[in-house]
Amino acid sequence: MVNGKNDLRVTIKDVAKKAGTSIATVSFVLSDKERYLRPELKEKVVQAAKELGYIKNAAASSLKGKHRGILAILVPQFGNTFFTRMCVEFEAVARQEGYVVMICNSDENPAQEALALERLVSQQIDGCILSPARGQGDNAVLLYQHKIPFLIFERPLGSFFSTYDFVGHDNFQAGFLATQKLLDAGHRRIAAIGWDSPIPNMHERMEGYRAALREYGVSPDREMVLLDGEQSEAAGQRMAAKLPLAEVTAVVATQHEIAKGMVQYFKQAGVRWPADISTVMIGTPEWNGILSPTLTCVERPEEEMGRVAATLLLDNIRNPGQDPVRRILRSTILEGESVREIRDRQ
Amino acid sequence: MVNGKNDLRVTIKDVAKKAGTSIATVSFVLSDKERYLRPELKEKVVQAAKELGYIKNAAASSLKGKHRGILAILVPQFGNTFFTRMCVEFEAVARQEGYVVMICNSDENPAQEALALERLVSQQIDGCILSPARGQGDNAVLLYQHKIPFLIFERPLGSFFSTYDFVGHDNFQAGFLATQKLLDAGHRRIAAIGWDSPIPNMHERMEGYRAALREYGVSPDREMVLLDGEQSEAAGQRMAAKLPLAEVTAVVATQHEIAKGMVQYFKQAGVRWPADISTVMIGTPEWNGILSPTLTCVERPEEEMGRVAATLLLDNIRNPGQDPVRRILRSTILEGESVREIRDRQ
DNA sequence: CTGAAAGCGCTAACAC
DNA sequence: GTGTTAGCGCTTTCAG
Repeated sequence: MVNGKNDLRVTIKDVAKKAGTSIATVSFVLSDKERYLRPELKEKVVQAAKELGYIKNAAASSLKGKHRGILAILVPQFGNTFFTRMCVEFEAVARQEGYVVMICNSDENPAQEALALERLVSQQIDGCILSPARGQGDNAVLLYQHKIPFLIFERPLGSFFSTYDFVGHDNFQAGFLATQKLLDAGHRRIAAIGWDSPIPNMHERMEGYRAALREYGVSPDREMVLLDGEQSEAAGQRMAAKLPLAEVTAVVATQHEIAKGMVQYFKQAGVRWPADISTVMIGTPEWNGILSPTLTCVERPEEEMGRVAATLLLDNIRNPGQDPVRRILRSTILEGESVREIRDRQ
Repeated sequence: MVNGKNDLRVTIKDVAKKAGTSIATVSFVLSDKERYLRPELKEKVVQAAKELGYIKNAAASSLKGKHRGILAILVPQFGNTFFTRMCVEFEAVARQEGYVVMICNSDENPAQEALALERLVSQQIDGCILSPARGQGDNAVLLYQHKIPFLIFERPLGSFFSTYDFVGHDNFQAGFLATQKLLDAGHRRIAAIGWDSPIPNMHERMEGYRAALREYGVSPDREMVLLDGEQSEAAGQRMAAKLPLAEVTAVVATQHEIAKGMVQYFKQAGVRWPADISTVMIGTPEWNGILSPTLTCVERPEEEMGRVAATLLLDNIRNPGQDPVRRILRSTILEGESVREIRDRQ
């Protein structure tokens, strides 16, 4: 069933014995430290290690100040494709750099977040990417206190920290861009639907929406913002159902799950897009490729965000004490078929 | 910026000093071991630990034979929603049980898989779920040798092992069910498209397809299997383009990415379903909810698979040396709108 | 050039 | 009841 070479825990001692040398030598050989040894001895050690199937105990070696080889990422919604993609990207970079990653889900729950962070600290991780759950406290303090390099992703921290490493995208610009796309097509009566969330991101998108309207000279009383306490398909359906189709020619969906619910409502209610209503959504979900007509999207540079975050964190681990970096990436329009050009019928 | 209580590494020694006791006492208190101590002393220790923000070093305690508190999962395609969901589910169970999880992606590459496994062993994980990459060798041997409890998920191991813990679903039945659905609707000329993969799962689905046809008395020369070397949307498009629509009234798409490609081709080529062709796919991707008409699916009990796998692994960690368990879950039909009832027009 | 030995933070005998 | 101490597997200083 298995070549029963050696199924007991093999340690550096065993390797030393087999190679007829000391554990110090083995340690030096196996960690490529500068030390002059007879190549022949070195060879012997390598051979012994291989034959015994020796694998270094990273936990033990971390006790003596070596790094652990573990990076962590803690997200608020592991199931949300945006964060899932981030995790995939992060894992890929970490793997390439020789790290293994721990992934935790706070489920938008600050208590879960605190618990996860405590466990991560306990595991002596080398660094952590954190996308905070909604809530007041700054659980990130734990990381700070324990001197664990960290980087905040996508959502800002509370007021405990004045500055910190951050990677995210420009929510205001995303909202602006989406709205501008519709304005450029001649729309003037544009609604926006979104999550009435405890984190600022969604409000910033709405601010972008408002700013675009203003810039195009649309009077503020033409603004129409619908919010829901939830971020879900159901919420999208609810808000879509409330859209006054007689008064509005377009709608900005500020998040992909909400957009999905909206589309579902449209289908079921027989609302056609862009014939009956034009729309732009923020986000680039998988399902858009199969929709017809497809939705025009505001596309965040997701892969880049992931890679930049990972790279920055790694840089911070290798060269501690640098000035905090703040990287806000910009989005672009991904053309779809959901925006109808209309004559000006203010 | 942060209450600068204590930003240096605090150990059990510091707690002992602050509480005016010995490290042994601290250790006992903090790990709820049975030892009679004056409640007052106990209280003091707890208090000191809290004030210092002490968090136990799990790496150090694992050196003395305690468990690490780490579970791992190694999947072949982290980006594939099927595996992503599995990871989400697994993390949730693990978290609830007090573990933190490491997630690794082998990217269908046996060498990456071996590397990841080595790193996981090095990290002294308590248990591992493995969904093997395609390939010959049984990298799982590493886990076996190091006596790390493991469970194989979704794909079988090679021949090194005769038996092991396994959780998966019945691929044959999935293929059978999909085909049967179409046969029951009166179809007799049914094609099947899929991944010509190095792992048996896909072939088993095709066997299910064949068996269903046979059971309904369809002659074997009416079988029509299209395979592609890849599992992707592009592959789905390629195969869909090759379907002889004049000869065939239905098609089984044996995997969700392939099904997506197929649908994309249909849209672009103006093939309507179920009017021009009926179809059933294996899998329940997100995008189906937004498609119209929706596809009828073979639904695997994904959440259950995840939970069962996690639970079994945990059980194995807590009670080692049990007989291997093999759990093959069954799928069901999730009704959609892509199967047209036809009169018999063999 | 190589080995002995101290010690990382923690647990669990084993004393007292 | 509580403290002392011997390691767990590893790194690294210090002798030789």
